[in-house]
Amino acid sequence: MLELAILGLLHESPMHGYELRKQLTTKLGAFRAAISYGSLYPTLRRLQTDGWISEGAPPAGMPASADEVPLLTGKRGRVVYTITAEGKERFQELLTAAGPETYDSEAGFGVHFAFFARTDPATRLRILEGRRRRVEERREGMRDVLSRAAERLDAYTLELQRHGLDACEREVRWLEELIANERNGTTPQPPSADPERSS
Amino acid sequence: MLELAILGLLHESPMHGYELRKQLTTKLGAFRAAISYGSLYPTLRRLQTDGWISEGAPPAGMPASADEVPLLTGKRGRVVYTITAEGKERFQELLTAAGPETYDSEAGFGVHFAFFARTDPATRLRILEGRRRRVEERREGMRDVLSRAAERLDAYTLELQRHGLDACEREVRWLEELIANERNGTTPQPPSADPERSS
DNA sequence: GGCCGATGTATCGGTCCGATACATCGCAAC
DNA sequence: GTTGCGATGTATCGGACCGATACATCGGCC
Repeated sequence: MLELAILGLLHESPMHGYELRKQLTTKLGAFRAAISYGSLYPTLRRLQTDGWISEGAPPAGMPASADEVPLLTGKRGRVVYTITAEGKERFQELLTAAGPETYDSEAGFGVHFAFFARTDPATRLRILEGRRRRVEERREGMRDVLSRAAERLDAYTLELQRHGLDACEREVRWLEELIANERNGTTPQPPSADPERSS
Repeated sequence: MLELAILGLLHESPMHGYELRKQLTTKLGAFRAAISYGSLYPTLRRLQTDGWISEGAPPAGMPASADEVPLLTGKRGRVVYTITAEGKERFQELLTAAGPETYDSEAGFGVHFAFFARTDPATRLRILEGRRRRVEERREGMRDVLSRAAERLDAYTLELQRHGLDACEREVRWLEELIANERNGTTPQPPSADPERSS
């Protein structure tokens, strides 16, 4: 999950950890709160040993000190991570292999959705429908509670269920709209200059 | 978090693990998905060693009614957990000591809210206002993204931000209503049992 | 008799979080 | 000038929680 998010961001441009976290927070802020360094740095290391990312600047002419640890000033400096060719493949693989874990968690869905512009239409539809199914299940659960056991709950619990039910209904409607758009081919149009077409 | 939830449920009545999970899932289903046994059972064991809960039927000299889960016939049977007196104190303590972690996570807030009927009014207000502040912060973050960086984002990311913003605005309005009710003393009336004196 | 789904307890590996520590840099107050 | 302070930046540790899995019992239902 974090792996997908990191690869996706580094796919756009190389970055160091701090910046990565900021982008992660704003880009995924709608569905998850913030990424902790306690997950970020270990994951970065793992991605590095797996060969998906590498330390240092991209092929754009590296400076002289490209030796052991080419930290920009010789002191403990910022470490820039760049995605590798294998990493890009891995990213596409993760994007397409969207299993149930994609629908189950808010965060999982949010991350995948955030990269929908780089996901193929069939996978987009699959994810949206899977997500809708999950949310509908949650919605039904809450409806049952409200209709069958309402008298056994205190007012606050009831209110919590009502609020949750409302949120679920809204999300289902939102998903329904997105699904309709996908089927129409009315994919939300990127602003203007996005040469990314189906290759 | 799980600790509070478990103590709260066992405060209502003794239960075994499976039932506990079901109740947890429906009662807190609005804000978190489902509790895993991989967290539930270890936590139960911890609560037991801490002395907050105990294994077996409640201490009230209940005669061994035939109904009383005597399935422990040498085989592996169901284990009923009962909250202890210390556990009840601990529960109240956790209820009142609602720090920032209470507002930060959906789950944390959901659990505290679910037990609002047993929380004193001052703490209720504090939690609701803390939560509102958090959600407002998230909302402002998303507004900034939408107003300042909209042109640099693809249509899907934009849509995600819009949806998130909408959800935040709704939650803030919901919280505002609840806060107003609290201040009015218009606390949602519990069914019939023992309502607080309406001042 | 055999199968199956609901009930029930339990563990393991792994992901992610929250707190914490520490170092650098620019900038403003004094 | 130097002192302090907030933003930037890297890093680790313990712990909470999850998902998968295993295994056992029970009540039907064919």
